[in-house]
Amino acid sequence: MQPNESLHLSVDCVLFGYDDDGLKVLLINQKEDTYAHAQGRPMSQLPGDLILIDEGLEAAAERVLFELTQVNGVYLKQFHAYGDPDRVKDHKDRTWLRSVRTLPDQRVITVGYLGLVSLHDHSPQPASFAGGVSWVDVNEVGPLAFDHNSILNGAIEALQTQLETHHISFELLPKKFTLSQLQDLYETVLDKKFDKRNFRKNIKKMSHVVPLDEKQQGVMHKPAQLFSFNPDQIENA
Amino acid sequence: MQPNESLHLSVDCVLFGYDDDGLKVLLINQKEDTYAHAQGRPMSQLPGDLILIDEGLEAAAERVLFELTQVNGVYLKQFHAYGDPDRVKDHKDRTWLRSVRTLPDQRVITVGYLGLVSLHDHSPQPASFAGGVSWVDVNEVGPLAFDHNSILNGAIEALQTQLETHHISFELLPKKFTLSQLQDLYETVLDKKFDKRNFRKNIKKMSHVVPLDEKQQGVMHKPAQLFSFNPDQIENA
DNA sequence: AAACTAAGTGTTGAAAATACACTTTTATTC
DNA sequence: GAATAAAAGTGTATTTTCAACACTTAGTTT
Repeated sequence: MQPNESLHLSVDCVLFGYDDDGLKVLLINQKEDTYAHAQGRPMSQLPGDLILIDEGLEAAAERVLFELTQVNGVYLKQFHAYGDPDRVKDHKDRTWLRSVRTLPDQRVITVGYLGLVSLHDHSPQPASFAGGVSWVDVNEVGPLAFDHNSILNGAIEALQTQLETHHISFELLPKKFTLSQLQDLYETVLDKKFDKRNFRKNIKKMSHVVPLDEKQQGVMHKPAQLFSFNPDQIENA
Repeated sequence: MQPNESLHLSVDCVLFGYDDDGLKVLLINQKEDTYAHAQGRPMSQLPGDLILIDEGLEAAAERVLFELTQVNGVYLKQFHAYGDPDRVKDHKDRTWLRSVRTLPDQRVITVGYLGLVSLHDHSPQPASFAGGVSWVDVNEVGPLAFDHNSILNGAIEALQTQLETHHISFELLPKKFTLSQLQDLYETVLDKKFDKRNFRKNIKKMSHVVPLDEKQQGVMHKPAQLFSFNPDQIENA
């Protein structure tokens, strides 16, 4: 039984952002000039990096997300660890790794963290050394570096089950929201339709969704009542 | 941004075994003579060890479980990664680590795997270098080494949710079983009681639980019909 | 043959989920 | 300022699921 002599551990963050236009995931673009090779353009990938030697996993996820995208103070939750020995060995990924890692050939196990924000509340900024950050609709994500497409799929599944079992929808919405926005969120994430009246009946049973004395403004139709979440009275599911 | 220079990764297996006597977890006892120090007796712990440098996580879990307990070919599923920087730094654990590791002071992140067996089908045997293996009722587990009590609790939670959402009960039962055994299993794992008639109504809706042309034998009461699982027709939940 | 033990079986009422269509309020246009 | 457009908001009837509940049956033991 020989020990793992040198093996690296990273965190990858799947940050979901939501607005009326749909569910987005935050990707970073590998910088062009780190990719001075023949075939193909730089790829997109999830924000992730190696953890520090004395850093907890969740702290690492927070730090890495902040360093790469300037996004801060968001809901983050571990969902799965990915450890295929060859997950960073694909030819397409090695050129990039050589440009950013001191030991580009080392095996890397990664722990996936799922993050949630309302798109209105955060404006990600790329780190100086990254090529750029962008919100991409989850249905329009192309091929990503490494095994990041699998990681993204794992995160989507985790998001769907958590939306149904825990009360996390408010992490994806602005502080004040309408019931139609809430319904659209559920329909988008779970990819199914709900009946408006039945949906509202269910919401009214949830004591942590509270109506405000305030209405939508500047819309060219009947303005909707605004609601907010009261996190103090989230009943356990 | 400094890389993690030397950091270790392990897997820990929480192997649940079930029989009419309840739900057990397989623990290994640290060998007495590796523990030649003053305060206290050797502790129990979950079977776990470092992964090899070119080994997948699930393969590592299978190998480690087999090496430490001779248990083989069982359902194993990842449930959580534990990465507190101090999780192997407690005084009570360091003496033992010094006796078995070449680098006892290294930080170790571990990935928890949950395993399920029917107690009748497997007879764990300790590895030569282990102190012994034993099935311990999940309600009678004392203090374990490292953070293994948290890991065990995480595994119990994962087992409970999976029992309700996926069809995994057959992993814990013998190939032929009675409906009372199945109900006892649900009651034990979920720690609540079910009504016999309602429970059986629900089971009869599950096409993958199939009655056999066979009855229980050697019991001093009305013999129960035996059932088995047909894994081919597990409808998706 | 009597006693013991767990297996096996149906019905009823309550609660939850589903299906379904029109009226209201505001902003815009003519 | 009347007509139009656009999404908000609201109730009921039906079906399905869940929950509560007690006696009879088959085999073993004494």
